Amino acid sequence: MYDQTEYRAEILKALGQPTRMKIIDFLRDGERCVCEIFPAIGEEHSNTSRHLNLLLSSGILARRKDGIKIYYAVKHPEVFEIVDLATLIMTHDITGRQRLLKVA
Amino acid sequence: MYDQTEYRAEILKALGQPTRMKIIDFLRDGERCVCEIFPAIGEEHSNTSRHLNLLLSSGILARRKDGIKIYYAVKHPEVFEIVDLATLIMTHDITGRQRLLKVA
DNA sequence: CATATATATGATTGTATAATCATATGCCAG
DNA sequence: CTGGCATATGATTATACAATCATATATATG
Repeated sequence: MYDQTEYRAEILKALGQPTRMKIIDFLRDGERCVCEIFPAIGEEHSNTSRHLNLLLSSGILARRKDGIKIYYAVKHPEVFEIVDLATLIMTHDITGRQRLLKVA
Repeated sequence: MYDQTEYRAEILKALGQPTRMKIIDFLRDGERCVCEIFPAIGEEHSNTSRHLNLLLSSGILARRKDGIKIYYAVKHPEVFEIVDLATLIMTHDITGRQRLLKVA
């Protein structure tokens, strides 16, 4: 049994991990199959599969099967807004915290 | 050394924990001292202090000292937008996932 | 200076998480 | 039916995290 606070935290926690952040970034242009995702983000298929499953079960991704392939897509456009706001905070905060950033 | 992905993930991860979510909620109306925060969210002062420190060092909170008291405040208004978007996702997702929610 | 209040930190413990390797399942083609 | 590709999952390991209790520091006040 869940309360609101835990549920909201779960969503943000799901997004707050580098591998999953890369997945979300890669899914900006729409659904992709696992075989496209894991090479794109540079992770093992096994690890990628687990992170995809976590994002699925926290309600962030949708899953579609097509023959042998499984396609994942971001279910709520708000997810991209959240990620963009995090980017915004990062840029605002850089001067304040003097953090070194690799401009990837 | 940090890249953009890790930094953005760190911000969302910091927000994605129930105790810290409660802290952010409580700080909506502006800065509060630790002695107001921990009874309001129902956590030990010690635990609260640690979470405040984490939020501070991930760049989300600002800290101000006034005599014996330490006041914390949310530094970026985007933080509230993120939390609100998470709430929105939650409400959109309720019917889809049939999750039971205590309406706190 | 002694005491009380506010906050932070050390040490510990249990639990969760991420990554990896190996193996299993499902589905299509020949 | 066999082989190969796509995906998922079991087992393991190392690391990170949250919570708690006890203790330390700092500041204000009598």
